[in-house]
Amino acid sequence: MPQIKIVTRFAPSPTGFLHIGGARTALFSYYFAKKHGGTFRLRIEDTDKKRSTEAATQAILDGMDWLGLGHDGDIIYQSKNIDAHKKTAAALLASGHAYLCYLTPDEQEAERLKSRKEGRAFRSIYRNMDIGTPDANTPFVVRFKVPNGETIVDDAVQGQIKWNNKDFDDLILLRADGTPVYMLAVVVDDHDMGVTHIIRGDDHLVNAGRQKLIYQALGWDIPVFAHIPLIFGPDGKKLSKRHGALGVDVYTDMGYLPAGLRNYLTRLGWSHKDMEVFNDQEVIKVFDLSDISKAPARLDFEKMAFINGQHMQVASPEIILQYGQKFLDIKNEGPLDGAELVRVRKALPTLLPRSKTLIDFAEQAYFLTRKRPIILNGKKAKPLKKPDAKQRLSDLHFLLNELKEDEWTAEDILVTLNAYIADNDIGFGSIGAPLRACLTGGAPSPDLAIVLALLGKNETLGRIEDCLKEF
RNA sequence: GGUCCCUUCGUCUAUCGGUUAGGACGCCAGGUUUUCAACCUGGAAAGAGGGGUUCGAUUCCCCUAGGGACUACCA
Repeated sequence: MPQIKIVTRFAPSPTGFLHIGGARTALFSYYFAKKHGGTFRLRIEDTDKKRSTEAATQAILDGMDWLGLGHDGDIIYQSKNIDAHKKTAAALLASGHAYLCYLTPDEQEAERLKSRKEGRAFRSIYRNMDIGTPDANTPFVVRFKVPNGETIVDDAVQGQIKWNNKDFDDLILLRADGTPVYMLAVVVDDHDMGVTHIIRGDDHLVNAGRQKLIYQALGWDIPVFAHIPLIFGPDGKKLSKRHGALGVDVYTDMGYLPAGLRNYLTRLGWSHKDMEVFNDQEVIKVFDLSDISKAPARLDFEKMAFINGQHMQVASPEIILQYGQKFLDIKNEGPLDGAELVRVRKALPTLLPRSKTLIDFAEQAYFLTRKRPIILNGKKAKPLKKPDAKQRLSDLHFLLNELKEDEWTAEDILVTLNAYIADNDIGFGSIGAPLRACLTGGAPSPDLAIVLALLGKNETLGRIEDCLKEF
C-alpha cells in the first residue's frame, strides 16, 4: 500500500458554541491525523447564511483553542467555495448525473408526502424528461440523479453498511437561487482539501452513502468514512438543552483542565486495553479508529472529575495558576495580591492531591488567603467556646513564637505541638480544633502542622491573636 | 411509514468460539485520622429476551423488544 498523507478535518457549522460531541469528534480527528503524521484541517460550514453567525464561528474557534486543538493550515470557509460547488454541479449536469427540476415548492411538497406515504424515496417527474434549455422565467433546482444499484460503505467504525440506491432521494444540489446545498458542498470541499478520512458524528452515516454516490459520479477518490456515535446525557437521553452541559465553555466554568477534558472525552467511546488516564502523546501513540465503540456513550460527571483530578496532580504550577487563577479570584471575591499568590503557589503540592477540579482547588486554597480578621460565628466558633480554649491558644502562641524563622517547618511545628499536648496530658483534639478554627475559619485544610507551615509565622501568630482578642 | 445503526456490572469499557467474563468511575465495608479530602485493603455488581449454528456461545446467524440516526431549496 502506498504511503498516503493523511488529512482529516473538523467541519462545524457556525450556529452555536462548540458542542461537546463535536469537540470529541474533533479530538478523534486530531489524534488520528497526529498518529499518522497527517494534517488536521478546520472548515467552517457556513453555506446556510441565515443560521450562521460570526459570533458562533468565534465561539467555536475559542473552544478549540481552549481545548488545545490546533488545526493545520488556514481555516476554510465553505461559503468562499461556492464557485467550485457550482462548477461541480454543472459538471454533474453535463455528465447526466444530475437534472433540472422545475417542481414548484408546493408540487415538491406534495410529492415528498406522497413518496413517504408509499414508503419510497423522493423522485421528481423531471428526472427522465428531456427539458432542454430552461425557460428563463421558470425557477428550477438541480437534483442529483441517484443511479440504480447498491452502495456499500466500509466505515472505519461502523463496519460495512449497505444500501439499495432506490432508497436514496434525488437530493437537491443547487437551490433555486443557484446556491449549493450541504451535500454537494462537503463532497467538493473535502475533495479539494484532499481529505482522506472523514471522521464525524454518526448522524451523518446515511449521508456517507449519498455522498459516495456523488464521489462516484464525479470519478473522485472516495475517502475513508468513520462515523462516531453521539454522546448522551447522564440519563441516557440524547444530549439536549435540558442537560445544560452542551458547550465546552461550561466545562471551563466547571473547573476542568483542557487536558483532563481531552482525556475524559477521548476515553468516552474509545478505549485501548486498560488505559484510563493518559496524555496526548500516549493516546497518539496508540490511537486507532477501530477502537472506537459503535454504541453511544453517556456522560458521567463523576468519572470526568476523577480523570480531571488525575491531570491536576501532574499539571505544572504554571498550568494550574493559568487556568485556576480565575477561580481563586472568584472564591476570594477579588484578585489575590502578590504575597497571597506566592503562598498559594508554595502550597500547590499539598493542595492539588485534595482537588479534582479547579473549583475544588480554589476551595482548598481559600484558607491561605482569607483576610484578617477571620470572623467566626455559629458552629464555626464552637471550638473556641470551650473553657480552656483561650488558655491553650495563648500557650501555643507563646511556644510558636519561640520558633525561629528557619524552624518554621511542618516537622518542627509538629514537634512543638506534640510536646505541648504531652506536657499537658491532653489529646491532639484539644488544641487541634480551636487552632484550626482560628487559622482557617472552618475552611477545608490539610494537616494542622502543614497549615501553620504554609501560612507562615507572621500570619499564623496574627490569626491566633485575632482569636484571642475576639474570645 | 421507509432505510440504516446500536444493546456486557449503575456508568465508561475489555473479551475478537473454550476466561472464576478483566479494568476504571461510582457504591459498600474496613484501615488511617486533628476538619474536609486524599490514600490503603477488601467487597457487591453485567452478557436485553427467544430461537438456531457448534462438542462448546457474550462472541456467528435469525426473530422480538428497547434505544437512536436519516428521510429539508438545514448542516
